[in-house]
Amino acid sequence: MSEPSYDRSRCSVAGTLSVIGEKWSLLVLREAFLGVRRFADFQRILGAPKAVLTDRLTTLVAAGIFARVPYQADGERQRHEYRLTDKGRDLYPTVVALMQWGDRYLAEPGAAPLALEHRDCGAAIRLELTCEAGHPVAGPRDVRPVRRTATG
Amino acid sequence: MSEPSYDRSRCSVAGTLSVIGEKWSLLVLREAFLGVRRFADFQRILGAPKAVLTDRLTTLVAAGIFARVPYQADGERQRHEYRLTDKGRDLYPTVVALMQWGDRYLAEPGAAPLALEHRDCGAAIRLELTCEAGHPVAGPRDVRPVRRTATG
DNA sequence: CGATCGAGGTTCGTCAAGTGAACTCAGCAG
DNA sequence: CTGCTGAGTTCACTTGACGAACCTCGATCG
Repeated sequence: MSEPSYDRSRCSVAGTLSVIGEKWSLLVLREAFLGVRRFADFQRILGAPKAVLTDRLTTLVAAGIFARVPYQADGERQRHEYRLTDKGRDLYPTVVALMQWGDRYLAEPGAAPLALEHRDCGAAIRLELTCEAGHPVAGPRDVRPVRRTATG
Repeated sequence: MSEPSYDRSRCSVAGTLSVIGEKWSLLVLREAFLGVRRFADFQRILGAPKAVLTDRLTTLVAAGIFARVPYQADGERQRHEYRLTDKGRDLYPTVVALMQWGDRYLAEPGAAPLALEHRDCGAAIRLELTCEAGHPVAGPRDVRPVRRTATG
């Protein structure tokens, strides 16, 4: 439960980073998108220290990205699992963006262990930048940032 | 010049985070996408400690995301500026993803100070998840991750 | 009933990283 | 040469990450 000082310059990037910008947060999300829900599984797969994991999960629950849902497995005691909320699920493009860049630029032998396929048609998933008129947007050069003065 | 231990589980998300996952890195990139190139400007706008900024820029240059280009302004001494490479420019979707999420979920009064418009047509920029067959992909539910065993 | 086990944490000492202030260094103006 | 400024380094301090050990609660065993 920490509040890092990303918040200088009130921008949405900084805001988002103050929620998920800490170490492990995005890796926790990555695993969550792969279906992981239980503390022990996050811990085992990521190898993150329990204390950090506890803190990250608590933060993410507080931020409404995960919901802490009780569940009960066959004759076991009640536990709780961490399930993505819609808000959390909307971070999927962020994780995909990171993955895509890594696949392109960090693909060393033995890397690129994960491909994403469209469940319906099997084609590869891609993240694309477009404008609402449907034109393709190649990169920052095609974009004009418009600073809106907060008149509120 | 640090090598944080993101690298557990050789995945592209972890790899990318080991390059740009540290504090300030993505904010530096955000400013770079807005046209900032000089050390002093990054420092003034972000308010990051100089030491950290030096380290982040050095790391990003070493990673091939920025190029350190000498330049000379009118009667001033030669300095160098940090220019995005293609590799760096390809991180644009990542920053847009963070921004888009923040705009949607953290839009408190006084926030959302930055809109992105397509330079040609003025329409808003959006990041979309699709498959290569052109179908829209709503979220992780529509995606099947395929773990490819690294066969050497 | 009491002892044991294991998931899900918490606590703690240590060590790395982030932070801001002060200092350094390299040209250029005068 | 002296002062000024952008760029960066050094330093003392604080915060956060780390890993190991410990705690807690419910199910099971004896």
